[in-house]
Amino acid sequence: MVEKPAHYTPPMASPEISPSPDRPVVTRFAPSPTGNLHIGGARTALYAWVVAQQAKRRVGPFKDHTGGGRFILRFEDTDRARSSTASEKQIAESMLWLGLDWDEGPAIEGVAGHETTTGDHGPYRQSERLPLYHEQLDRLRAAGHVYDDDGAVRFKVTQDVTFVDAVYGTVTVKADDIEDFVIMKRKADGDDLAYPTFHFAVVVDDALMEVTHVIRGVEHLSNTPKHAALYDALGFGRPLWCHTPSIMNPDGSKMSKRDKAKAARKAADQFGWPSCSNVTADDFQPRYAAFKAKESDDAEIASWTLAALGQPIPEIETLDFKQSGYLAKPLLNYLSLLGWNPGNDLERFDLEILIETFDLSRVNKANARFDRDKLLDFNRDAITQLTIPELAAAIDNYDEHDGYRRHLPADKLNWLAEAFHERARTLREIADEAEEYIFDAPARVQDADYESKGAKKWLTKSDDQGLSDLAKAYETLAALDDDFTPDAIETALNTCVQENDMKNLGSVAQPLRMAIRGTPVTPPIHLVLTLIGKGATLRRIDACWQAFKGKGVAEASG
RNA sequence: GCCCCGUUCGUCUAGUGGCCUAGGACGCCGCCCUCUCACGGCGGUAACAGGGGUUCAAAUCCCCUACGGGGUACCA
Repeated sequence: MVEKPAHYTPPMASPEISPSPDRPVVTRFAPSPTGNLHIGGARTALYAWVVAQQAKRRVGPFKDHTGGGRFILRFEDTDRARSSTASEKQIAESMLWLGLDWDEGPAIEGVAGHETTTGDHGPYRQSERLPLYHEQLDRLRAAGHVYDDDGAVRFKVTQDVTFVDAVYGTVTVKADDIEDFVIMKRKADGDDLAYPTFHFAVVVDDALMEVTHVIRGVEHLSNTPKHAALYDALGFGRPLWCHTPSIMNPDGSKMSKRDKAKAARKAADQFGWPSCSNVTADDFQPRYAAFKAKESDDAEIASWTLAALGQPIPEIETLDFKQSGYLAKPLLNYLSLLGWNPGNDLERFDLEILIETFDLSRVNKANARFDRDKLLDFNRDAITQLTIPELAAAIDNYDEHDGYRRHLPADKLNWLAEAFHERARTLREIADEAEEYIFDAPARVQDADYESKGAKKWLTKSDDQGLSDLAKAYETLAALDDDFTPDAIETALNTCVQENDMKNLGSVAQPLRMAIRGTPVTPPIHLVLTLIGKGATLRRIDACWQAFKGKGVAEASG
């Protein structure tokens, strides 16, 4: 180990977050662009983003901090074979959807607001920083810290390493347990400069970008001694490391993109591989073939396959959650709680409160399993918190469901929102139900089928009691002229119940539900009828009678 | 194999030696509300991985075992 140069800054090595108050707190998110944004990566990005916000606003653990804060997005694309710009774009879009914007980052084509480089610590892509790594390599070489090995360059580990992690505390690893690791890969044909390995690039970048808090997944904890040794050898002040636990599947296995491939193959075993003859994307066919041959676990192909088979796509990547109809706010809320908590019973909160209460030193050590039921409840609650116009806008912007949007009449959006406001757990549930029985009136009449248990209870029991009540409802609704609003329908139906001495509103509502949907479960009946419209409502009631009585209601009563 | 890290209700977790006959949330069950479902209200079910220590006192500290995660790549 060399003498530390004069410009060495003492490490901010303390379990407490106490960087010098007048220096900017710099955090970063540094994904490798080899896929979309994994949900675990999203949580790591969230924590890093939050810390920078705290420093900027001087709140939470940073209330006395005057140096400001920065959040950097950097792409670690030293694995050239697997990195892609498409992936960079998707990661950036995922982060922006979540609301995690960055202060410094690379130019990303097609991403609004980030089409040019921002910040003066760039470039922000490792593939564009090659000269920088070589500069630092020269310094290490001059100080005798490295040696050549078969075209690659290895770093010589000479002493035990102790470092401090904000979550895991002090960790010591013996020199014997750290091999002399490669920091510069062998130069590939056609390259002017050799590429650094992750270990070297991450240290040089974080140091040069003046990153103070390295927040990343635990999988890097075992690599950290190498990084600490590199910081020391380069004479850079060590950052505060903060390793966050992994997010696991409910069964305890690691949540990974491969889960989508697994689900797709399982579905294909059951239903057969879907035909892709009408998919026009240039590279689709070969990718699909490779996937079928198990030569790749292409997440996009897996999603396509599942969608084509009408099977649910396991949400693994951030955009999967968007597609499944989750809102960014509850997703972030739930994510923040996977491995951290404010120390009290508070669970439902927004980003503002997160920024005020978050504390890296309260991050947990154990891995957490992802509980979809709980997320669903967070999402349901968040939908409830929206105003009707806000929900209507969210429904209108939810573009993951083509069929439903085709039939969605703009003037009925608010009623649709009201109907599902307190019952939908996701935007997709709204879309699915709307498509199933609300906005496809003609099809519903033709393929009318009725759940047998419900039909017995609400239509045919007691000598067709339900069907005759349904006929009364038909007359009532038919008399409504064009004033087919929820209020008018509710009033008319209540009057109908009273005048005919029925038990309660359920006497007509349940048979109506059977006629409309084929099951006795829908949102409040008056809203559903308004959404469907008078004509379609009457046609479906008639079709219901036709199905059970062999004749229409009008015919019977007329 | 070796090294590092972890282990509280089914799940996420509170708990930093006495406040713990272990608290909250999701799920589940029951009741109430109710035009169905859902919401809401009330109640219930359920956990300190196991074994040794230390201490007047341990979920909390130490050791061992088991189990889980990660690293051990010219992947990140």
